[in-house]
Amino acid sequence: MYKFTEAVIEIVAAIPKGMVATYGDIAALAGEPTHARQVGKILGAVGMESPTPCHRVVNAQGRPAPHWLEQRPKLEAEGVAFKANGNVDLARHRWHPELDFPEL
DNA sequence: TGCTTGACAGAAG
DNA sequence: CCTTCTGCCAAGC
Repeated sequence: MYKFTEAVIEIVAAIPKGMVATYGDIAALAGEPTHARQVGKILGAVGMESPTPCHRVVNAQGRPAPHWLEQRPKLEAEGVAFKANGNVDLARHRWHPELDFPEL
């Protein structure tokens, strides 16, 4: 078990309501910029068993996970705006961790 | 030990 | 915009 997993859980849990973060960003914040794929795997495995708001995590294109159709409605319910192509408007909803954690 | 898979990222056609 | 390819790394068989 790598600390990476724990880090991902906490980071995702720290995403403010109405905001979203990308897998790559979370992986980078967890200390492993190249483990974006592991983030998805972790959320899929642990996300279901934890209070982790995994629906606030999208890919770098602002597009929700291809297998989880319920994610989009959840985000919209929190006030997240989607573009015509079905992607999240990252320009307005991308989470900026530095603002909440200047240490990072 | 080695191959396959996966909720990704980025570039290319 | 959509599909395909490569690079990445951990987990499962």
